[in-house]
Amino acid sequence: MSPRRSVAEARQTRADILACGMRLASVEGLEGLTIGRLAAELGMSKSGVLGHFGAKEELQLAVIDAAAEVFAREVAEPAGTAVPGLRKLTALCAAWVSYLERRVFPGGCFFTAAAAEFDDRPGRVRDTIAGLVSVWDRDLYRQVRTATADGDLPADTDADQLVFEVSSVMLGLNNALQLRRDTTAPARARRALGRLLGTPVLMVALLAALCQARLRLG
Amino acid sequence: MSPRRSVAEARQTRADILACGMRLASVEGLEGLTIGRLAAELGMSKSGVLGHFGAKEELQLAVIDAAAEVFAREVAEPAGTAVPGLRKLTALCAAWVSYLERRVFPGGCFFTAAAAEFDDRPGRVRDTIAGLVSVWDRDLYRQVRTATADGDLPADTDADQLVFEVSSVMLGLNNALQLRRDTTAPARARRALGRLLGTPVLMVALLAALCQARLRLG
DNA sequence: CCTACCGATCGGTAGG
DNA sequence: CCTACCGATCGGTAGG
Repeated sequence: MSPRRSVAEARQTRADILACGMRLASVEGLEGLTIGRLAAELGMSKSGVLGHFGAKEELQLAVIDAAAEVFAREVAEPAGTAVPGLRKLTALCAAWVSYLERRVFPGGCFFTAAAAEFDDRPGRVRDTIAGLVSVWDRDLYRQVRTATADGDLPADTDADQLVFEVSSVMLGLNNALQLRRDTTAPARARRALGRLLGTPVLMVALLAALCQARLRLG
Repeated sequence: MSPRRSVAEARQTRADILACGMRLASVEGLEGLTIGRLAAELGMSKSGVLGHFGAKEELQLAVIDAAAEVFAREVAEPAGTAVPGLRKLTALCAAWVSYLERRVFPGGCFFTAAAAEFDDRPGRVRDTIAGLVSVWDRDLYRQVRTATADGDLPADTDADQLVFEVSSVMLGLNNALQLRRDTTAPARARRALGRLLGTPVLMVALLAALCQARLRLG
């Protein structure tokens, strides 16, 4: 309420702005995330919001960072305990499907939307999104290579090809959920992934259920 | 130059606006397609542009319609001569990959971008996009069913599943081309599609090349 | 973190 | 199809 606040209070305000910003941006886009709308939703003044970031682009980058932390918590972390290789690859895919199915962001996958919006606009926003996506792709790639070395995937597996196909399924799932509101899509995605990874569909579904349960409990 | 123009001139102006609007919207999005920017690019006044449509939403719908005609010309028409069933399905996929590879729209697939932008915003724009996508999906579905009845696809083929996976590959290809500027992606997409349709990769690539040649000639 | 501004641009209208 | 407007909103700044 007062102009002078403690460091802890300011940090909390910043976290509130980012939480609201992620929700807004996932629905309206990173450009549609305007300072005025954010301020109205938070009951703050525009300059109060902007003061935490200095400029809109910095706000956008901070929101992207916050969304990346959410994605890491929802996908990488649940799969973090799995053994590297096919097990971890399968766990990552299951957690990813679950993240999309549960609509962690109201507008669907934050990064798919952000990538589609900024893939034609050079700049720091585009570079940051592309960088994050490539880090996640590289992690998938590593697991595929390990699984191949372990003999859990065919020896002639083209790792880049498999990563491309797995990513495509995730994009297809997000699209079907968001545009067509197709609730059968998660099952289709699991089936497609099960075939790509040579894993029985039931195992993928089971792993997804386990991930959800773990998130609910812990 | 003058306020009074013939009907033919007015129609040409409208076509010019739509052509420019498709380019702009594929890069900046359907919301970033502003009347002022369009007017500046065309050397017209804002009210001169708006007069052809009445309101921004009508302009957006007209641009979507124009883009749908382009898509039909680029994908459905080249595959129009193929025999229904697996042949036509393969031809549709090949033309679709070619349409993405040639970057018919500077911002990548017009409808993937539009769907990602509007999938959370209820209204006529969203409904129109979803309707067009579902028409194209239904065409794919029909070809899969025919191919299955012909014995060109396994008898237990789940048509909805196959359409989901084919669409996913297209989304993956668009994403790889636009965000990662990955020029190897069309080959990966053809390979994935070849496996999904049980068609040798070379045949898909060949059909794509034929489609391109036909477009250049005719 | 606020009030009080700024110039620019938005979609749209009036009138010719 | 133009000029000349309108109120609303944009990102951002000054000053406290």
